[in-house]
Parts: sequence; C-alpha cells; structure tokens
Amino acid sequence: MEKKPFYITTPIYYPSGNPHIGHCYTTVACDSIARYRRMQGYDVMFLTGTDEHGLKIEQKAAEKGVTPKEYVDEIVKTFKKLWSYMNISYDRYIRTTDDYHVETVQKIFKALYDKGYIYKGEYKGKYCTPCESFWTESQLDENGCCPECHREVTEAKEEAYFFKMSPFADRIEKLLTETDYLQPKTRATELVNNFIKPGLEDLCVSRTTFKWGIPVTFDEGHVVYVWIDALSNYISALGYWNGEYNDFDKFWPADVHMVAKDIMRFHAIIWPAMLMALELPLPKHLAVHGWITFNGQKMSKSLGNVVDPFILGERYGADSIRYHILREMALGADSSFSNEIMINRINSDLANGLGNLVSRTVTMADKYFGGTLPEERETGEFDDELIAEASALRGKVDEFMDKTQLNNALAEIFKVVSRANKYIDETAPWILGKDESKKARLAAVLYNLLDTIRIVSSLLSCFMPATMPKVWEQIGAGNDDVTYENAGKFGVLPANVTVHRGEIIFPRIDVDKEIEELNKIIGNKAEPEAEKDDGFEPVPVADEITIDDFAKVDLRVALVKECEKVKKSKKLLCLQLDDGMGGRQVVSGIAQWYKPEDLIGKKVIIVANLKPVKLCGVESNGMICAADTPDGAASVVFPDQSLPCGAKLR
RNA sequence: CGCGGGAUGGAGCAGCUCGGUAGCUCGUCGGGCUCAUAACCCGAAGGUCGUAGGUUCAAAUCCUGCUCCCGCAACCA
Repeated sequence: MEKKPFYITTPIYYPSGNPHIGHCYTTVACDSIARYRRMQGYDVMFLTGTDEHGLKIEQKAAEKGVTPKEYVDEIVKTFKKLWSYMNISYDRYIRTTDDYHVETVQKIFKALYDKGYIYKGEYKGKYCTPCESFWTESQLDENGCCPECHREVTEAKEEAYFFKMSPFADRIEKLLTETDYLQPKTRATELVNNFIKPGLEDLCVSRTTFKWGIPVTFDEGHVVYVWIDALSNYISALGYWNGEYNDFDKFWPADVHMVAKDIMRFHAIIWPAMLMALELPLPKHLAVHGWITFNGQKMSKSLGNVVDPFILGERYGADSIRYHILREMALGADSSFSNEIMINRINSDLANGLGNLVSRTVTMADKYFGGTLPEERETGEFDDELIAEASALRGKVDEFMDKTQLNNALAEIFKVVSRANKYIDETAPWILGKDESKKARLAAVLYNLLDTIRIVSSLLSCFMPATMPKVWEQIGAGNDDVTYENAGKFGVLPANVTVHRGEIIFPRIDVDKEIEELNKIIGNKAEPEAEKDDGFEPVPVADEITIDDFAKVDLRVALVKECEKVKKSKKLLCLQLDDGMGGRQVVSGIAQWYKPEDLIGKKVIIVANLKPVKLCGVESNGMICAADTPDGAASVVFPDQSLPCGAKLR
C-alpha cells in the first residue's frame, strides 16, 4: 500500500547567535508531530534549517573577523548539536547558503520578474546620510527629520526590486478568514485589519546596501532580500527548480508550517502571495504558537533570562525538557517558563505519575511472580473501567494531534496514567499477594497495569523518544507490541509476559536544592559576561565640535514637580518641571525604568532649548538627560540636589 | 475614539459558540494505604466568575458603559 505523504516544517532559524529554548519549542513540537505521523504510517518529510544571509550576519562576522560563511558554519554546528541532543528526527536540514537553494531562489526571483510581479523601482524614501539609512514618510519624526539622529533627511532614491502583493489581497483575506489555514484562527482578524484592509503595500525584495545574500542574476549589485530567500526554503528543500532533490510533487503542499507568533505575518501573508504568484498550491495549515516567557517577560539576553537548553538537558534529560515544553504549550497563547514550574511538572507528572507507576507495577510483578506472570486469570470489578479508558486513549490522542494541540494530547495520556495509579489502590494487589488463592486475580491486575503502561508508553514515545524504550524493556514489551496499531487495542502483551526491573526512569528532583544549584550555574555563567559589559563597549565619540557648537545646547537644572505616565504609551512619562523660568512640560521615554514617584521632588538636567514636539499627542519642551546603562536601560542623571532651578550648565 | 486578545478560589488554566448545580492541574489542610521514586488513593477548605448597569423565570455564559492587563501599530527628542 502506498504511504500517504506528510510534510511538516519548522521555520529556518536565524543563526546570529546560539540556539536557546525558544528554538527548541517549535522544533520539539514539530518533531513530535513528525514522529506521530510516522508511527501512524505516513511517509513523513520533516524539514528544519537556518536562514543564513543578511546584514546582521555580515556585521556579526565582521566583528569576529571571520567571513560570514565561517561565522554561520560555526553556529549551525551548535544548532545541529542541539537537535541531536534533543533527539530531533529531521529528515532534511536546509541552509540558505546551500547551492541548490541559491539556484531555486534565483530562478524564483527571475520567474516572478518575468511574470511582472517583481518590478524594478526605487525607494522614493528619505535618506539620512550620516545614518546611511532609508526611512519611509511614516517613520520620520514630527519635524520630518531622521528618527534616529534628527537631522535633515534628503529626498533620495535607491534602486530596488519590489514584489506586487496587491493582486493577491482578496485571496489572502479569504484564506485567512474563510479557511482553516491559520491555527488558531483568532488571529485572522488582527492580520486582516492591520495589513490587508489598509491595502497591501508592495514589498521590497532586494537590497544593494549589503553583499551577504543571494545575488540577483540579472542585475549586478542587488541581492535578494530576506522574504524570497528565506520563505522559498520550504520548496527548494524538496527540489523545486533545482536538481538536488526531486520530491516536490510528492510532498507539496506542506501539511503544517509551524511558526512562532512573531513571524506569523510573513507566513500568513507574504508566503501565500509568493505561492499564488508562482501558481503553486498553498500549504494546508499554518500553526502559530506563542513565546516562552520567563517569569512573564519575553526571553531576552539583556534580562539575563535566556535558558540554556544544554544545561537543562544535562541535568534532567532531554525528554523531561521536551515533555515540559510540550505540556505547557498551548497553541495560541504564550507559556511561561521558570525552573520551578518545570521541575514541579517533571516531578508530578513524570516522576510521581508515570515513573512511579512503572516502578510499582514492575516491582510487584517481580515480587509476587518472580517476574513472569502466570497465565491463569480472574477478572474483577475495576477492570472494565481501566481497560475502557486505555483502549479509548489512542482515539483521543489522534483527535488532538490532528488539531496540533499537543498539550491536550499529553493531558489525555496522563489521565490514563492517573487512572492506573488509582486502579492499584482499588485492587490493592499487596493484599491479593498474601493470599495464595487470589493469585489468578493478582495476575490479572498486574497484566492490566502492564498493558495499560504499554499503550501509554507507545503513544508517549513520539514525545519522549529516548526514555520510552526503557519502559518497554521494563514491562517486557517487544517492538511489535508498541506499534500505533497496537496502541489502539488492549491485551497485546503476551499472557506470560516477563518484566525486568531496572533503573528509575524519571528520578524525583529536589526542588529547593535544584533551584539553588541552577541559580549558581546561571550566576556563574552570567558574571563573566556582566564583567565584559562593565568593561563596556563605549559608543564611538561623535564628530568634533567647537565650543560655539556646544554653546548652542542650553542645559539647565530643573525640579520635577509632577510626573505621570502618558496614557496609551508604554515608554513615555510626562513631567512638569520647575525650570526657574516659569515651568515647562517635558515628555521622556523612561517609563520602563522609572516610576513617577521615583522622580518627583528630584532635580534633573534638561536640554532647555530643544524644539518642542508632540509625542503621543503630548507636547514636550526639552529633554531629560540620561545615560545608557550596559544592559540597554536608561539612567537619569541627577545633579547636585542643592543647585537652584534654572542653573545653566557649562 | 488606531487594531486585536484577555480579566474565573493562593498560582496556572477550562467553561462562554447553543444561558439553568463553576470544573481541571499545582499548592494548602485532614484522612487512608504501604506495592512504589516521602511517591499513590480518598476527603476538605478556598471563587458575589474585573466593575456598573441591562435583557431574562434564570447569566461566568447574551447586550451596553467603565477600569486594568497583554500583543500589533505608534512612541525614547
């Protein structure tokens, strides 16, 4: 019988730094789905990879004094190491620097050009010469100046290629609102309102400002910008328009593209548009998941809360990490990560629940029957319920897997684990064991437990591929017993099954001790980096000016009389100041680091002769002086508090 | 009035489409058991379901106003 194909992809990750647990999130989920489909008998293609071009890589490499290729080669090694560590069973790994991918991208670019969807145009934008940056009208500040340096911008043009998106707007809107392409669908409205209804803008798809990219074949100096380069990976990896592979016809369209919410837009709008332009079928589903947040905050290096998956894996095992990630992950929402939550989860589900169930069952089989169950049986009153739940499990898991709800699939599996633990209490095998005449009943109880474990562990093997074979070994299950087919049936283990007591599968973790240890490790790791930061890379000194230039800047001491957050803004505080000259209002973008009460009554230094502007609708007459801290925050400069308001600095 | 999502016992969530005893996991407390990884099983406490109104015999569930939170957009002068 011909196997049905199933194609699933992770995004290709940007290797500007080493992989962290956020990358694991998507990849582990895809891996579990891929394994599940394989077990179900699909012919699976599971693709992951890295998106290796772009300005940022070019710069990072330059910083390190290596070529961009050398730089990404190194990081790709780490990615692959992590995936092998996490038992990721990808079938193909694509790098956008691979020759065949380059070939495909160049052909796609040319094809879209020939069809008229890509045209040569120019950024009719504003150019800020000192910053070497282009800005659109909407990005400019209130005075029409550069949003970064606030100097005048000039009308400038840069040649660039554009991809016409508007012809596809209607079809994309329908795709999002009328099909189940987007999972969860709740985000469709947001996308339509923000990007489609205002009119799809043509997309700039080439750059001349950096070199590290795929050259446009018919126009020297241009390289293909990220969209076409990166998104095409999903088809170039199947051999679309290249000779490396030839299973495009077999696997396209993809069954699932899984992405995190930050890149949803590209996969929900741009990618379908590209495929429409190429007249290719669209992928079936786009599964969007949230971020792993750390104590409620997005993971970020400056917050020091990036979790190193290697460290965690080393301590608890890759499968425990996999389990925790998958169990916490709900398709739409963010899920918070903390070491404590993770350890508690591992303890309660894996150690206390599953691990203990295996341990007590196997121990009893060993203790009462020397490891091998006798074939004589006697059924009892609690059997039916357990058997019914165990037999129905596969169907429930199937349902959730079809909806990409891995967390719920796992929840179902662990309900059966709980049921089995309860069954032990109900049947009290240790009492049966004392009565020679109850041996047949005891054998039945233990068999039911072992076979329930067989079903549970078969299904779990997609999520925890490393440890489930150890369970099979202990309960005496052979490879033929733990197939998908058999996971739907009860009574598969041989009646005279023999168990093998082994090591504890999921050891219980001492929470307090472990947290302390982890903090030590993280602390140790963080310190050298912090020191480096303190050694601090000063920003290059600005261009030389004369004393006259400096005299143009009027710096004054002022007292903060009132201070409140600017509504509808995240970063702005509105301050009422006594400047010794009748007072003024200043808006400052420091709300993330200062509360109003931190500043009221304090004297600060202001730039007094700055041109007034409106920020979020509030007028600002000047600015508060603050210094950048090593971690990127702002630290307000407080002068001698006895200075009078209005005192001029020189 | 920029767009969207949310507010449910100590924590994290389900329930809201199709109104009618508020459920799950963890935590806390009490009990049971001893096969097991101080694990397992049972029970209890704890919620005016953000707030103010409205519809209804009846609202967490439908409608309206408000407050607060979180994304996107904007915003560090």
